[in-house]
Amino acid sequence: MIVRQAANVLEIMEFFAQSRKPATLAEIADHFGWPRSSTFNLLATLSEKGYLYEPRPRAGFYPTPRWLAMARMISEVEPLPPWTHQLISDLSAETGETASIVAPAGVMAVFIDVVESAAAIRYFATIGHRVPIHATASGRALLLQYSQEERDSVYRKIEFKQYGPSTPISIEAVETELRNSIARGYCQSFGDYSRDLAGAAIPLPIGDRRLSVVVAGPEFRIGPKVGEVAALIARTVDRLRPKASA
Amino acid sequence: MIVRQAANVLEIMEFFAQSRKPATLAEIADHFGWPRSSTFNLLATLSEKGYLYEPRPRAGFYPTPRWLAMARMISEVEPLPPWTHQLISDLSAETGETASIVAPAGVMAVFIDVVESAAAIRYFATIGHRVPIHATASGRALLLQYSQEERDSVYRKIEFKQYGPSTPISIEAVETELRNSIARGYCQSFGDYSRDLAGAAIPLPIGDRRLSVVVAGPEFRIGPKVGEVAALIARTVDRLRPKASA
DNA sequence: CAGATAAATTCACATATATGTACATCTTCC
DNA sequence: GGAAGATGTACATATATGTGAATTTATCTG
Repeated sequence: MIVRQAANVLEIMEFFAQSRKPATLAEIADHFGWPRSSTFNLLATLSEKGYLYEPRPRAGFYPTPRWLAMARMISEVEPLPPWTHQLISDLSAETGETASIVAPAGVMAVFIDVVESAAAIRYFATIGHRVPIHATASGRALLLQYSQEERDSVYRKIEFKQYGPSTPISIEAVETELRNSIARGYCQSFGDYSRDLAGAAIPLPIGDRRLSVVVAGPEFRIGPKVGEVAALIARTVDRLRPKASA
Repeated sequence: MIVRQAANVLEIMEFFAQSRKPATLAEIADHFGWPRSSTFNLLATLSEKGYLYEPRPRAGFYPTPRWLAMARMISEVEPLPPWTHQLISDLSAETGETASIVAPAGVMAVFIDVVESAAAIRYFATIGHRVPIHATASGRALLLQYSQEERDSVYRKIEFKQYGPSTPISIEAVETELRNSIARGYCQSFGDYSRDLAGAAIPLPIGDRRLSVVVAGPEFRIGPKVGEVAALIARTVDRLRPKASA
């Protein structure tokens, strides 16, 4: 069950992150199609907790820097080592595609760092974006780091859906693809989850964290050169990863 | 009316900001005394939206960097000019007390930047902290920047409460104190709102934003030297504020 | 400076929602 | 290796909560 008002808080914050200017109660209510009275309650709650204020009289609400302060506290624990951002930054520059660092979240994989392609037609992904762990290159690069038992436990929770023609729709199909990936030396996906999207990924264990790097873009651009891209990812990791670490 | 689940989202985030490590459903439920099933729904919602993930198997949930990315977007609009942080940083260093930048939020004043005193006994305030606009030095330094009509409009919404012996409990009392502040050249408060707390503040208009700076600490330390402190604030503002700006 | 219009706020009630209970799954310790 | 305990998940139901309508407050317009 989705908790509506919890989701609404996130929606409001995303709204401000996009619009980047103060908004009045009426504007927010209209934007979301929420009743004014409900919007009033929500804004009052956020204000009362010190997360929203009125920068200038009658110009509406805007988030206080408290969000930033809180997010900093949270993220300064185990931040990703700086070379991982360099990694996806270099990969994106060299391939012209979107490159990301991905982490597990149950049956999903979450993007925890992203450098977007500059191309007009590109894979649009943001930090926090989630994809099924079994039906994506990045996700399978995570699964490769699991033990058989851990994978089985994940499989039991997966609802196998036919997202596209090549989506693996059984445990056996996923396991087979994993074996192929090992043989091949990297994970790949051609529209397994998102139409027209192709990607190459490899596991990226950091300390005891299981992450992966992925480069993804439109099938017609990536398709012919998945192998090259995968090799580039591997080389770039080799170059940037400090020799001491695992 | 307070929106419970909206507040809960904030509570969870604050919880993580404090504990700074992943937490399981059970831990979170126990910490807040929430039923497991409700906690489950909340965590599921936050996860689904890409704000929570499971860094490692069975080790529980932790916020994704999405919070940080969003907070950055939001806060990079009209950030406070760097000299304002320098300002409170210098003030805190020189006085040994807590110094803050404060903005209006209806009948309240919000702390939007804070440098805490290093002293063991100190004014403990964080970004996002809110205080009544009429019963604090910092708040009154904001009111001084309002027109008479704007002040009247604020007064109508204030619930006058006797927070301490010196709290102004009528419009007239507030207006008198404002007149005294003008004559004196700065705003002050001696336990008007928080027991044993004293502070000195002056208005700090930046562009069309109405802000104020305040230095606050225990009455016994600040009391004897409010004048000095206020003068120091004024001098420091003069020194740091770029000459061009208002 | 009215009178009109739009925005913000309040409140009582129907309903969407949080939770108690039951079940499944995983972990631990003997 | 197996049983007890802890943790995570599903669902029906009573109740806390969101909302439509009414009221108050602010803002525009001629």
